[in-house]
Formats: sequence, C-alpha cells, structure tokens
Amino acid sequence: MKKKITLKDIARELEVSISTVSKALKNSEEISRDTKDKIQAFAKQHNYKPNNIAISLKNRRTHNIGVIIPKIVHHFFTTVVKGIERYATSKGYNVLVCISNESFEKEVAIIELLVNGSVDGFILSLASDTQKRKDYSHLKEVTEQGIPLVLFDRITDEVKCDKVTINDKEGAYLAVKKLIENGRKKIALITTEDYISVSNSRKEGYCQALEEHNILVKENLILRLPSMKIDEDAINDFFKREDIDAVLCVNEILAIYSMRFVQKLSLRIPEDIAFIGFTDGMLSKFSNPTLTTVAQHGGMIGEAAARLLIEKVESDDDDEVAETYTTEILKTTLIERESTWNN
Amino acid sequence: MKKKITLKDIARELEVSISTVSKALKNSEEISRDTKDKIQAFAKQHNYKPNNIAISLKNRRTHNIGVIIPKIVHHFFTTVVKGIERYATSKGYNVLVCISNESFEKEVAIIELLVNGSVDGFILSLASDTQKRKDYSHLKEVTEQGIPLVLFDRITDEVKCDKVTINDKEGAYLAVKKLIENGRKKIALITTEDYISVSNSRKEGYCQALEEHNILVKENLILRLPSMKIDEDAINDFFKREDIDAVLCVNEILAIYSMRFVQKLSLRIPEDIAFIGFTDGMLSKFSNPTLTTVAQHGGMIGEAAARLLIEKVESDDDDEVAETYTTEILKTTLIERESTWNN
DNA sequence: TATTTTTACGAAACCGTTTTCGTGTTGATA
DNA sequence: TATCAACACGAAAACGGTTTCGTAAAAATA
Repeated sequence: MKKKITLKDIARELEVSISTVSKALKNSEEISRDTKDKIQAFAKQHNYKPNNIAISLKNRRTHNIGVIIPKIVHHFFTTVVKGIERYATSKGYNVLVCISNESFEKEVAIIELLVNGSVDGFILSLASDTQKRKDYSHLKEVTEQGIPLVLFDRITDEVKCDKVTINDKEGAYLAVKKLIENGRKKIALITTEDYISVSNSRKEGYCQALEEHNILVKENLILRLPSMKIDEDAINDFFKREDIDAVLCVNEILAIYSMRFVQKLSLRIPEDIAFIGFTDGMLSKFSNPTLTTVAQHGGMIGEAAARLLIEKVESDDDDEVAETYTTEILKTTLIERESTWNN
Repeated sequence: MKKKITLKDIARELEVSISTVSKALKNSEEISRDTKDKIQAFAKQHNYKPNNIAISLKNRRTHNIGVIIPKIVHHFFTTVVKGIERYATSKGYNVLVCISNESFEKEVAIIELLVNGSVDGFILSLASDTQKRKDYSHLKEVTEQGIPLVLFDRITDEVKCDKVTINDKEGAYLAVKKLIENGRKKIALITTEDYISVSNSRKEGYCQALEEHNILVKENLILRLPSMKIDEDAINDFFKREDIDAVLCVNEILAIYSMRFVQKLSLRIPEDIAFIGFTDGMLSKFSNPTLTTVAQHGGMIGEAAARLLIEKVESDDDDEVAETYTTEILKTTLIERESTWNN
C-alpha cells in the first residue's frame, strides 16, 4: 500500500525546506531552474498531489457546493442536479447532494452539518414540510453568516438570496390557453395541496387563462390532492362526478394516473378529454397516449443556480456582486404530444 | 454578517488558552467545573461550531463518501443514491455525487480530483466506456492507496474490492422461466451491446432458462442495441421480421419502446405477446399495459454498498475487516403486472 | 576593495483543531 | 515541615499546505 507523499516527505528526501518544495511545485521565480527541475521530477515520479483538505483549511474555501433537494427519485430534481453538476464540474467544484425527504428537521440538520466549513454555499429547493411551516430561520442564518445560498423551484420571498425558478404561472397559463384554443371548455385542474409554492403559481396561471377567455373558474373542477401519496378514490370520484373535456395536472404522475382512470371509464384521449402535465419526464414521453407537458428544463435551472452560486462564492465579500440578489425566471416550453392532438 | 467564531476567539475573550477551550468543550475531566461552565456557556451563546475542515485535517478523515455513477437521470441509479444517502447520513457521512456520464476520462478525472483528501472512500458503478476499454488502472490505484472502494451493479473481477450487485443472471432466468411456464415458446431478448457486464449476465440467465426447458436459443431472436440511443428502426424491423410471443428486455425503456411498436402492429399485450423488463421504475408502473419487471431494489443495493464502505473506512487499517473483500449478491423480485397476465 | 543589489533559499506564521506533555498550585501524607 | 499526588491549566507539536519576510552568498556596482 503506497502511502500518500507530502511536501515534508519531498523536502526530507531532497534535503531542502518545505517552503522551497512548495514554491518549486508552483513554478515560483524565486527558485532556481535546477532546484525546480529536481523537485518537480521527484514529485512527478512519486505522484505527488497536494492534500485538498489542507488547501481548503488554508484558503477557507472547499470547492464543494451543497445541494439540498426534497427527493432524488424524481425526474425533475435529477435533471436539476445534472445541470448543477455539469456547471460545477466545469468550474472545479464538487457537488454534495443531500436529500431533505420533504422534512423540515432533515433540512435543518443537513444545513447544520454542512455549514461549518464543509461547503462554500448551498443550492436548495424547499421541503414541502418547510413550506408548510413557513419557518425559514435556518436559511436566514446561512445568509447572515455570509454563506451564499441559491433557492430554486420551490422558493420563498422570506429569504434574501439568489433564486432560480421557472415561470410556473405562465407555463400553466399557456397550457390552458392552448386547451381553450383547441376548443376545450370544461377544463379541470388537478393539483397538490396549497402550501407547495409552485402549485399555487400554476393554479394562478390556470385561472388567468380561463378568465381571459371568459370561462368561469369553478372550484369543483379543481381537485386538490396530498402530494405525498396519490388518493386513487378521490381521482376516481372526481372524474365520475364532473363533466370534463380537458385536464391540467401539476405533475406528471397525477396526469398519468388520471389518464388511466379516464381510459377505464372508456373515454378516449384526446378525442373526449385532453391532458396536459408538468415536468417533461420519462412518463410523458412513454405513456400511452404520450402526454403533452409543460417542460421545466431542469438542466438549465441547475446550471443557472450553480452559476449564480459560484459567482457569489468567488466574489470578494464586499464586492458589488456580493450584495445584490437576482431572481432568474426561466421560460417553460409546451411540448405537444398525443394527449392534446386535435383530430 | 456574523463571522464564525473559533476556539481562538473564545480563548481570547475568556482569557484562557486554546487548549483549555478545546478541552472544556469536550467536557474533559482536566478542566474545572467553573471554567467548563463559563466556556460552554460562552460557546453556546455565540453559537460556536467546530470547523469541519480543521477536524478533517487533524483526523485525516472527512466523513465524505464519493459516489460516482454513470448517469443520474435514471431511476435505478437514483434509488441507489437514495439508499446510499440514507445509510450514510445515519452514520454521519455526507455523500458527494459525481456523474461519469458513461465516460472513462470523466471517471478518471473525478477520482483524481477527489482522491486526495476530499473523500474517505468511493462507491462506484462503472461507466460503459470504462467497461468497453477494460482499463481499471485508476481503480486499482485507489485501492492500492488503501482507500476503500465499493463497486455496485456494473462491476468487474479485475479490481479487488467489496462489491454489491443483484443476481442478474437469476433475475433473467426466473423471468424467462415464468414466461415459459405461461406457455410462451418464442421468447426474444432485447439487450444492449455486450460490454455492459449486467447485460451479459442477463443474457446468460435467458439462455439458461431456455436450455433447461429444451428450447433452442436462436441468435436471431436476440436483438442487441447500443445503450446510448434507441435505434427505432432496428426494433421495428425486429418485430416485423421475427415471430415472437414473449420478450425479455434488459431495461425498462427498451421494454416500453418495444411495447409501443408491437401495439402499432396491432398485436395485443399480453394475449399475443408478453413483456418483461428490468428496473422497476415509474415507466413500468404507469405504462399501458403495466409492465412486469425484474425489480433490482436499488435502495438496498445502495445501503449495502454504503454499509460495506463505511465498515472499511472505520476499520483500523490492519484490522481483519480491512483485508477481506466480500461481494454481496442481492436477490431480484419478479413483479408481475399486466404485460404478462395469463388470461 | 568596499558597498549594494540580486539570487535562492529557509524560518516561521498561519488556517482551526486535537492532544501530549509539562508545570505551577494546592491539599494530603509522612 | 518536607514530600508527593492531584488538580487545573498552558505550551507546543501535529495535520499539510501557502506565504511573508529575513538572510547568506554571489554578482554587480562604485
């Protein structure tokens, strides 16, 4: 087992001082060509690599960024992580992925754990639990300590920091508008409970589109379900009870589930009823019929978040960039598939 | 902006030495009750938290584990990551997730980057590129340096380390056996190119089941596709050309794709043709018809991998545990759904 | 030759902890 | 009263680097 070699080892072997070795390896002008050659050759031969921890301690910078997401077995979040990872890697940063599991306590614990030196900054999407409690003190502490924080997707106005989100309202608006233009009149919304910020925005877009086209928003055409577990009976009842010719679902799973139900009721998609979902994941692409969705471009969200974070991390603390917070709002794209094809 | 407080700060304020502060905060018996109370109170009040980096440097242990996966927008790998994260967190470890993107160079680069102090060990699933090149020198170097390494799913015999995998061969065997028992005779296999280790094992299971039931393995019933991108024409041709009443696909996507094709050929699933896939992801649960799959239990794989890694990390270097390598082979489960229901 | 300037390197501080080893006081023992 | 533990604390080394500053020797100048 080869032990790692340190500056001290090289210094001892070559009978020079540690500082000389350090400088030689950085190609400092202070050191003579001869000495540098000797040291560099020795280092190469013994495969010397500086210890990252020591460097981090010295620079007070780890080149790690902490990413905290509510869940990972989820297409949207994985695309975001992928985007973050891509940008971070290109800038020489590592990504520490932590999962809050939608739990406030876990979110707090993760931050507690990482905040003391483990990472240079955080990228976070709020746990549903946190959004429900509206307690953001842990995040405020992070920013107060001068540690950069970027929120994405599930964000809050309570915390002053950079944010990246899609235009959820517009996404829903354009989706419903498309349905109306296709001649749909009785458009339902299947959404999650209110405290999830994005669901609310999407509902606003839904309402706005209806209102602009002089269609009354009927509360009984809006089905609210708990986000954690799908209530099949509720969906079943909903479709049996209401007269609906199009549905906007705030996520893919709700849409797929709903499509299966209406298919069992012998309704044809899209002839009798059209569907649009959010999150352009695998399910939408491969469902039968394929599902029209509002694509959120998670990869771009991730890249933007990473870019904003690293900018802050690398800015001098009293730089102007350190003191201004931006919110980037990315556009969605409506991807039309079979579930909305008009005859 | 509150600056972080260090031992030195406390020592200065309270006019004691740094060592006294350190000991007091660890409740050392060496320090008098009075002094400890004073120091602990002060620390609490100023929210002192030790600097992780400094501790890492001192202990030569980071409590970080590096996870390198070929891709992240993929159900199986995310379930594994989830399992790793769950176990690691419970043991006080952080998870650094890196994505090799199926690239050998990226895999090597990630290891290079993390190997010098950033992590205590690695959990890795081989990039397809690496499996193609059969070059494992970067992994051998890791183990030679005494850094624990656990391979999962896409593993190799070339590297001496702990491994976790499912019984791919058995999974495929049982799946095909089930098809035969259901009366299927013309069973096809849709797989990826040979260099992916798991695909090979699955093919072996497929062949074994056929042979045991005296069914000839016909090469023209085996379709090999590049794993990166799905060749629709090849699938199309395959189904038009061959007479098939059941298909085993080595992953979910191939299965879903294939089902769509045969449905377009007006074949009924499962009446005319049955399907079984691997990876029990969202697609299988929500496809139409729902897909029978060989579940790989990624979460358990992840937990096992993390457990093995952390055992090694925490063992003394010349412990007996440090020198024995185990390969854990987890059982698969056949989850039967509509795509194989027998009238 | 005496003085100044380079050149080439080493000593030491520092990042924030932990930990070993003293050491000055105090109280107990002989 | 002299001796010895026990007690409570501090100095310093160590983890592995970077960086500032000081300085001896060589080279350049006067």
